[in-house]
Amino acid sequence: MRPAAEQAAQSLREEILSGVIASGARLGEAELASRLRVSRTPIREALTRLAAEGLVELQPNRGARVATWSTAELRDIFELRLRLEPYAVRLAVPRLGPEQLDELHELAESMLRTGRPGRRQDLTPIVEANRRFHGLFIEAAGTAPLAAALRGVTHAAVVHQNFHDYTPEALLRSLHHHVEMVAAARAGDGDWAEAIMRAHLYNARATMIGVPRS
Amino acid sequence: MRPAAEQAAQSLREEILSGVIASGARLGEAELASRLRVSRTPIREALTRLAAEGLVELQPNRGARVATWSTAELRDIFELRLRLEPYAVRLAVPRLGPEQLDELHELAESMLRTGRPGRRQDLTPIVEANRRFHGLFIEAAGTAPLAAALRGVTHAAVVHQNFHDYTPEALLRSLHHHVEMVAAARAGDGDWAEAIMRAHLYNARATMIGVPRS
DNA sequence: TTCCGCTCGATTGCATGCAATCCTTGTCAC
DNA sequence: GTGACAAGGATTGCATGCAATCGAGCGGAA
Repeated sequence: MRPAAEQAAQSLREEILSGVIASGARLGEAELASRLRVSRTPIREALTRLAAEGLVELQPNRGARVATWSTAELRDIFELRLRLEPYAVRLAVPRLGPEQLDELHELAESMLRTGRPGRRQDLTPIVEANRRFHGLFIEAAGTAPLAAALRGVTHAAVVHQNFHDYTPEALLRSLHHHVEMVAAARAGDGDWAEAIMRAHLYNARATMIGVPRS
Repeated sequence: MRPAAEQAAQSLREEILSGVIASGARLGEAELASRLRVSRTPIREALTRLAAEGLVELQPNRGARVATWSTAELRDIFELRLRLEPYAVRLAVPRLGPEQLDELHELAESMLRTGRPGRRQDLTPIVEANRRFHGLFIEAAGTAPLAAALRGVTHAAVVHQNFHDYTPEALLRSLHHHVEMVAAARAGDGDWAEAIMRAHLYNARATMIGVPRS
């Protein structure tokens, strides 16, 4: 839809999610237009789309910035994610085909290899694989409304911090959760997969914002 | 944000949700522009915003239409709503102030008065009050991500059918649920409110799409 | 009669011009 | 020295022009 705008939105999304454009950075229309080789019109449309996804914030007459999230907002986001993503995994498990299971297995193993202590230099491959891993489950769940609801919410976690604040132990736990989730999926055990996803999210939340004591 | 575009989006939203523009109707840019007295640019922006909310569907080079939902999609939407809206109500109950409780009470009573059998001519006031009733709870829940996730999903139910397919019994049940929800909120009993909201949604789902037998 | 292809009107998509708004910075008064 | 204020530059918001695409309607061939 609206090819140039869609492509611009996709480019920006990638750059934001991969950290090329920092959180909170200003997004000037003219600069983006010249950089992406289109006019300001599709840029503006891309920005409104990304704003609707929650990836950028739009202020009237003051331009767009990459979204930022307070600790309170992150807490709300995790609360929502905890309600939706384990459910999505449970729906996904019986619908996963052999090739998807293989891809999930490969992703989990590669994250584990890359994330081993001692080689902690560049985490972007893990971030990317993790995004794909979670995205595969959400996509396989097969319900568009659920996917739409999860989109904004998973973006936040990706942008906010890309595993950089994980302690080595928390990171390892997280990577082993992926492996276990693949085992559960292979076994066709939706309850197991749902449970491990829930633990996975609690682990992530604890390392990102600590344990809410409310 | 982007005043003209925002205003255009709001106008269109109202017209779609109130049924002035029918589900599936075509939304030509030129026609909307002349009708709302702005140029096509803010119209286009409003359409992309509404598309992101799920209220309209955009096809490349083929314009926009008011969204429609298949039975399967409605089923998915209710599944999601069942996971989010009872939770929202539980969050909202301890945060409701006296004036909000009064407004909820007034809304519930007015719906009950209007919906009494024998005067079933025009249901739009009920639709409007119902929208406000649910919106108040969602707003009072106080978490933006949850509100955003629920927005698209509640829109669907409003647009799809505005109580017109309710049997008299189902409609009465629904209206009494509202009254009971106010009672639960007044009592400060989040569990009660959550439970009645869940029943409320099951009742709505049954009248809209029947009971899924999967 | 039916199906394929073509032309033309209508509509969308993108670029650009202009007006309005905001932010910066320099100046002046206190 | 500090604050308020005003002018200028820069940026966004909206309108409009033009090219590209779509689809309806017509004509011709099998």
